[in-house]
Amino acid sequence: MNSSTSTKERILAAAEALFAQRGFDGASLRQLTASAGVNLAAVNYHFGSKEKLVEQVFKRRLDALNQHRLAELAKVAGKPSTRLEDVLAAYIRPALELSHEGNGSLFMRVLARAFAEHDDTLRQFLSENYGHVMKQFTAEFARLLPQLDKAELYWRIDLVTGALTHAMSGFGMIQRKDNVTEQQHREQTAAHLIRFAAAGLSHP
Amino acid sequence: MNSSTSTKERILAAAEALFAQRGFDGASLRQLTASAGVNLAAVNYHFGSKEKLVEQVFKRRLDALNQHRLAELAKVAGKPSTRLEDVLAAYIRPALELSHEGNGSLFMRVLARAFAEHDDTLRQFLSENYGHVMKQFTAEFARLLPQLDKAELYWRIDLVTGALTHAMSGFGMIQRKDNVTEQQHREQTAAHLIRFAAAGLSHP
DNA sequence: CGTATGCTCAAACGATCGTTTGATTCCGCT
DNA sequence: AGCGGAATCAAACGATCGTTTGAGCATACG
Repeated sequence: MNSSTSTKERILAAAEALFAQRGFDGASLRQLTASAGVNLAAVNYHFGSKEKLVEQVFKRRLDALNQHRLAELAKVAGKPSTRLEDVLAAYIRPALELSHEGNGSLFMRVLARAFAEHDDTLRQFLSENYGHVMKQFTAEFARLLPQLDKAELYWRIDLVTGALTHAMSGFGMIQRKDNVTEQQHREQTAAHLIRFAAAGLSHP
Repeated sequence: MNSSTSTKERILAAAEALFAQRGFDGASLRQLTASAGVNLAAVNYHFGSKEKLVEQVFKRRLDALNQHRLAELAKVAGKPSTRLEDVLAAYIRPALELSHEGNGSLFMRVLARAFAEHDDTLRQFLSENYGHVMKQFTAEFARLLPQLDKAELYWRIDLVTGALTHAMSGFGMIQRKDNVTEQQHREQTAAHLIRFAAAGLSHP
């Protein structure tokens, strides 16, 4: 039918949407390939297995997120005029904006699922992809919060990540109102998160 | 074999453990009943279906958590001497302590999974069980934070819940060190969370 | 033109799932 | 002791899963 997009990309797009709705185990390859308009065997032909497909769905989005985060961090890292909120914005905004581009809003739910489902395999995969990013952000946070020792800083960054993950997954009480555009809602979320995190990070 | 505990309770205990490890879809009734030492048909006989079993696993723990939370809140609610940290402790400590009693530590992972997997069904279930609890806590937070309007307060409570959920699920960077007992680690987590949340809630 | 290569397709494979069945055992009660 | 409902059991049911197969189609190259 529509061959303007390749079979591989159609599978990836459909997989992202279906994984978000039904979960990794809940989404069958038959639903997935039907939704993508491709043959059932195409997944195993192009990706090798369902599990490899899951990894590719993650890698595609996480690479973009990491690059975006590091680019924003590079703009402010090390500068004397940089405020804590600037680093938090580099950490938070790309994550929230990922929910806005293309089918990205679904990916955030996929990511929330992933943390819970794939116990060690995917967690190690995420750690490998995020490790150096967290290291750079931690170093910059440490520069701006010299009064905190390492252990204390780790604790607080972890709690910020928790609040961010919660906000990204869209599971909280806060729901977007009908009279607010998705972009406005994302901006509100980012603003609240940054102020909340700044207060939690820098409190005495 | 061991009939000191009933078949129903053995199923519930095994289900909690297995759901935490493999997820709701990943854990099969055959694994579950084998682990519990009961017949395969016992689940459908005593609970009606696998889905009903899932609900019971949640209800058992959530009822206890809600009662515990409300009891702690009642000790401080409305009193002039009550500080923000006291209400936060009533909100946070029972949740973290749930990870300590019996097989409760596994339940936190079950809960984290549940948020991601059961899209609307379980979310509605949790909302029904948690609704009145959240209402009471929100009212007390509003009393101690009169400078915040309702919308702002909802945002901040939501972010606190995110940090709490993250900490409970044990998915963060922070891992318990070997020279720290589980109880000490829980106390550290609670202390960090309360201070972090208090700063995030009450910042100007 | 013939052939090689990359891709798609319908169909089937074996495995595993949740659930149901019908017989059998257990246990309290008259 | 004997009846009757509750509980347990082995076995099977139909459905669905991820994966594999082998034939068919397309396009590019000699």
